[in-house]
Amino acid sequence: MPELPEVETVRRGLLEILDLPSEEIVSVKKSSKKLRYNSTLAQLHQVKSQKIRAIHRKAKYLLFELDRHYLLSHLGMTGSWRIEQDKRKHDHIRILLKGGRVLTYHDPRRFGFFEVLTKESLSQLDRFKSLGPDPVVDPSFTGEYLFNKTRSKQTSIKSLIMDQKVVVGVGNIYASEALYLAGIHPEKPAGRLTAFQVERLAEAIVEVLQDAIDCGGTTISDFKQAGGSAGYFQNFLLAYGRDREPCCFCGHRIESRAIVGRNSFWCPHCQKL
DNA sequence: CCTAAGTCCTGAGTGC
DNA sequence: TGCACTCAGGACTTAG
Repeated sequence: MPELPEVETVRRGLLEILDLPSEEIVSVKKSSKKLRYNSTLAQLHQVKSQKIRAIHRKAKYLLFELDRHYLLSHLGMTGSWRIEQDKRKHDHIRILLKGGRVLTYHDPRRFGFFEVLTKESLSQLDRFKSLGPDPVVDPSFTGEYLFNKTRSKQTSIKSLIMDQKVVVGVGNIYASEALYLAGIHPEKPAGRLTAFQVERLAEAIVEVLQDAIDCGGTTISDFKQAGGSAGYFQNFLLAYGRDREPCCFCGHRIESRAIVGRNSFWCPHCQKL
């Protein structure tokens, strides 16, 4: 489930639980199952006795800043970080902390990953080079910026705003929500939107992501905050998951269909193609 | 049998 | 023919 608000929620939860900047790593252990990418045991060994100085979020990535390294974590579809004493099935990374607590990465589908990076390698990381602006952090994410990105694009606007090279943090849930708020059909070819429509969309993206952060994220099936509680933005979703329910603006029934492989929800009256 | 919060890779198609 | 680029679809995986 982790889109930008969920990753930010995990980050804030960890900041509350952990004693930064003096939380010391005793050792890092991994399960035998492979994540999407894998650090070697030697790399994991390198971070031993370093302290966790800060936790950053870059797009949907979590970045633990240590004394001499970074730990880069992506949550994939089902990843989560908890302070967890008991071992559970699908726990893949266990960071033992001085004092006995265990920072644990749990991920049933294993689409996420966990990597040890040197501080020097971070700036040259290909994964970060092509990322677009962050709607809740970067003032450069504006309607004008997004409008320029849509020009001469044939692809659907939903697909475009889920492209992390264009704008980071928007996944399948918040894409439907933002398009619904902006009154734009998800299949509308991006290049055919007006500047006014794209302005509304950029505003809707910022609003929906910020509101979801304020709610501690969206819990659909198994997302949990670092402290173990569920988010509650799912109670405020207006389009996603509301197939055949009445539109809260006009009362027409919400439609749903897969667009570019992902299920999408929209009001056929408010969001014309 | 179907579906699911995200990337990454491949291959088809287009235009220069 | 070939190169650069855009775009769609599949693969990865487990649980319900």
